[in-house]
Amino acid sequence: MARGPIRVMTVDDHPIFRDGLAALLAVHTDLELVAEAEHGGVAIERFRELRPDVTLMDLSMPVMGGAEAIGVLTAEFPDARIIALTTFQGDADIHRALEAGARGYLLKDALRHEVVDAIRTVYAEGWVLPNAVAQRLAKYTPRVELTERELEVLRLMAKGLRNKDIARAIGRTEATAKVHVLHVMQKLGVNDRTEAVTVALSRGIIHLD
Amino acid sequence: MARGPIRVMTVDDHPIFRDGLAALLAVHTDLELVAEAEHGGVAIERFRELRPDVTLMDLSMPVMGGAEAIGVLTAEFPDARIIALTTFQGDADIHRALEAGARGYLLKDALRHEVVDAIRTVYAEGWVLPNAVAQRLAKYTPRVELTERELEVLRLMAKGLRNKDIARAIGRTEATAKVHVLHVMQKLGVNDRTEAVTVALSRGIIHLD
DNA sequence: CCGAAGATCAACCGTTCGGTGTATTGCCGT
DNA sequence: ACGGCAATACACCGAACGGTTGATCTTCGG
Repeated sequence: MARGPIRVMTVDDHPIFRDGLAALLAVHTDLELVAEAEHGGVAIERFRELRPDVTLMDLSMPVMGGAEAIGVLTAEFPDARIIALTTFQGDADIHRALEAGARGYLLKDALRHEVVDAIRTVYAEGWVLPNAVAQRLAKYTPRVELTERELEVLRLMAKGLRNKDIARAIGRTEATAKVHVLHVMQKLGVNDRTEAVTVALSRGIIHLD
Repeated sequence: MARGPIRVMTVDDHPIFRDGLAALLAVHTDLELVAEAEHGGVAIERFRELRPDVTLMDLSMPVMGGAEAIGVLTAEFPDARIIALTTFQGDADIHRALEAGARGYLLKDALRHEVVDAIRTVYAEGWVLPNAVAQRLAKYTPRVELTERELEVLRLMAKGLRNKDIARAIGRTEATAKVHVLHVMQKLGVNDRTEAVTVALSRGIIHLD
């Protein structure tokens, strides 16, 4: 096959981490860094201009999150090959990114060859998933599906609001708030609001600020 | 002054981030990367061997955390110039690192010149603190001091244990557990256990897992 | 059109929580 | 020797919580 190098874009809000990726790509002749972006918004612009073969997309970014950007890009370019990249706080991030259309998932503490292999594989075969992630994915497969309302209530729970205050915050009666709180706890499989919040945090369902 | 370049060591569990720092140091003739370490334990060994002028130390690492390593190093080498480096989840990390003897603090999303400037400044003047960090530091200066017992109870609270279960876990009566819980909430300035946990998490006083 | 699912509200129950007292023991620093 | 602080413990109270049952209303997809 007489084609050029794989054209790669990196998206991460940490300049130094982008430099690390750039250095990694530089030592491989079959990989070429064609664009960098510091958040999702810029990434979408760059993608439209340059159509990179593979995109490494951080999930935890300000301005526009990675999962959201992946959703926008795959909607506009269904064959976009995007690898989600994160520090691995949670699992909801994995699900969100993959559901949004990511073709693979890498942890930020991945070894250099793991990143290179992932880029090559996702370019050649269209997808890639490392063991650790696949295990997590299987482990938490009973994906928790919270409704928008329940998510809203969960975030208020995390701020320490009592049922009465949650009710006031969402403009409903305390009875309604209690039902939502109860549903959240049942769906997360816990017995009290505090554990509901910590479980939601550890699975990336909600975030602190 | 006719002396050689500033000898720098980087400590971070993310290989790619270390590469980014390496690339950054490479383009500055007055800076030289003399060692890398993937966690605190290795960092201590390398420091003893090579005595770097400045050390960039990540705080969130497995095996041996950054704050602990800083404590060990500054105890053994009181003039060690160590800059703490973190993604900035919390504020307790800042305090811990500085109390352990760190001479400065950098966020991981820092710009390249900020890192370079920090290295030069801490080498020349012995310390450095960026604005954002100084502000946080001032903001949360009323440092919360929890006792060991209270920390233990706080971690159990985060796991969603009820007072009764906390009492059983620490082998004391429920009355005692209640007192500890109450003290934790009072010291954190909150009105319920859930908020106590989220505040503690956001300030880095406790961590998930 | 009809069923499923989400959202809303109410009443009720036993348990837990937040908060305030008071009190004893032991340790540490002055 | 004394004061201060942490840890322990008990009693008491009103408020909040976890859980259940039952009900109405809307929305959305087949």
